[in-house]
Amino acid sequence: MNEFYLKVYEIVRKIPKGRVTTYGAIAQCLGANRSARLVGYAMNLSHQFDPTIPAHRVVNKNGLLTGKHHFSTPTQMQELLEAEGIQVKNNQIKNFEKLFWNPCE
DNA sequence: ACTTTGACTATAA
DNA sequence: GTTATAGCCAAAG
Repeated sequence: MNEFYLKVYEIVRKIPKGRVTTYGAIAQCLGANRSARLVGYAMNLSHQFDPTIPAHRVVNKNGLLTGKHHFSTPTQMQELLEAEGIQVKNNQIKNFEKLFWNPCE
């Protein structure tokens, strides 16, 4: 287990309800600005040992739910977001810039 | 050990 | 707005 993954999980768990962040923001917070893919990959690995991570609050830079196919059902991610008050349209989070949460704060 | 793939991002056309 | 390309790093085949 690398420190990188642990930090990723720690940050994701810190994401407030009703807020979202991006892979790139997390990577940048960890000092690995060019390793956004690793964040997504860490999420993919996360479910096999720590499923409690709210991965639905992590989206790509455009606010798109790129990882929805990795959930139990392709619609679960959107449903979880909507359950927290986040509006999703066409796989994209509405008002994404305002809902965005900076993990470094 | 080598190749492919991927929950990404930035840039260019 | 889209598509293409390249850079990035780690896991899986």
